[in-house]
Amino acid sequence: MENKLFVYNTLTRKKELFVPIKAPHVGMYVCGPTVYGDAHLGHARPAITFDLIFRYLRHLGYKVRYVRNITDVGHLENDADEGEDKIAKKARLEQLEPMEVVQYFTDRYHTAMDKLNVLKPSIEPRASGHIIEQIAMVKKIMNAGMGYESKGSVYFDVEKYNKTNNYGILSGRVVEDLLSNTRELEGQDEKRNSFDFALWKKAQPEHIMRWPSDWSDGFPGWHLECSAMSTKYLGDQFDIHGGGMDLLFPHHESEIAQSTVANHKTPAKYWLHNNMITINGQKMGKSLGNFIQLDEFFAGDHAALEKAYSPMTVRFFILQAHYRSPLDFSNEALLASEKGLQRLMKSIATIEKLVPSNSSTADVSALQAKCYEAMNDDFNSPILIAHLFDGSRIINSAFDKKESLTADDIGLLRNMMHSFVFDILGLLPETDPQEGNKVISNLMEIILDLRLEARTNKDWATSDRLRDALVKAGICIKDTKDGATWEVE
RNA sequence: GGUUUCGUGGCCGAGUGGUUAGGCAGCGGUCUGCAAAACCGUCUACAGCGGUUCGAAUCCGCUCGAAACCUCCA
Repeated sequence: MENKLFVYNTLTRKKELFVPIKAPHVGMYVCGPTVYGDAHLGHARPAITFDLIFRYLRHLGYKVRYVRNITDVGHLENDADEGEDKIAKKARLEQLEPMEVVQYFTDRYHTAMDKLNVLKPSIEPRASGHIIEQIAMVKKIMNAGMGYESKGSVYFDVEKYNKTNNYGILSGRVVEDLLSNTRELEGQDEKRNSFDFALWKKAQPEHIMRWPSDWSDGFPGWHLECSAMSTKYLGDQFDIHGGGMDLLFPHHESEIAQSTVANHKTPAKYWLHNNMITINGQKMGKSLGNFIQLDEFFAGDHAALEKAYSPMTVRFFILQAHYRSPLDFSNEALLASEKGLQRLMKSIATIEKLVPSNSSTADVSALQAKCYEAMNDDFNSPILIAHLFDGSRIINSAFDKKESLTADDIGLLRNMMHSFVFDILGLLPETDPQEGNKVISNLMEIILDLRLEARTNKDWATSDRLRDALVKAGICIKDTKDGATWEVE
């Protein structure tokens, strides 16, 4: 199909026509989670955002290699680069091996992502499995004269780099300002400048996660893994680098600096950043302690939640906002998403019941064009969803005989709704497993037959008694024109 | 303080110069023995002040307010 996809590039702060470096191949790298805790709502945003992008690029016919890493080493407790490794700290507290903690939370992350119908990336590399590549990269940077060793640790010389390059090209930071604005922190004496970042850190004796190197037994700096792994799997230059806006500086800025020095090329053509999810107007984050875990949403098990919200409700909630806008959590907003999603899904089921007419009163192909237009405009899922609701209205009206559709248009509409809702937005119909239970549906048929008999005899007392009893049993009866239906509450 | 960005109706959330966003809630209606559900229709807006323009929610300036980043966080 004709390429009209525009993406907002943080590097240029503009929407740009998406032209892959080597079509039809697309390389995409996204910063994944640090696995030292359960995934919360905030983690769902980049996962779903880049899942949407992954799905849409594939839909357009691109062959996408999507790399999303697991960070299992290198994140330090504070910027002084003196803190203990997050994974190691958790391990000591829990009396577990670090790799045991990593495995546990990685598995749980995967389970949560599966529930959200987030497709698995093509490659999911772990930082701990790429120590050799990271050491090699440090050496390249040292050979280029942009790194220096200090007490067994290696730091990136930001000031020197900035003389021939622009440290701030992505974030808009100015090195001179950084100098005057960086706070005094402990352990800065090893560095030439406070804004220099660690490429390699010497491990303290009690530090469990450590690897040998020319400089010391230690571990790689936390920006390095993404540079090393993106280079390894996508090459010196690739198409898309994604992540949360909070990683823009210093993480992504430093990645650009490292890769530029090591590979003599700027790593990614397009930098895409998703915005934050807020709660009461504040970023939902681990450090603030105001996060709600995904499992808590699914179980309704959190003080801030009035009820449980299904994975698809959470997914739809996120997709109803544009990925670059902040999204505020509230029960009201979740409830609205839940109802809206039901409406959308029910209309898709209704397509199968439509009776074709000789002519159409709705322009389905124009609607489909609008859907593509929305997605081509920087993956504007809320606009897409608005158009899909337009499709729902057409379907429902046609079912009510207020609109008419030809057999061709019904097919087109079915195809359009399925491909955008299921394939691109990645939403799934959520049927209650009980409803698919053969024994229960047989039982319900018997009960509804009895009730119909009572209703035919105008025996409202019996009819209502059955209905009330079923409600108490957790089953809701709906009387429609075409007879009664039921669903589990 | 610096960098980046934002302020839209009861709630969430699109939209960047003139033309309906959409969802939820509310209201009206259809259906129904009743109820619920479902469906259809529909009202309320663009932080404040000034400027540019024939015309601004949309561009510019100022004021007020908010957020992210500058320390680990998606």
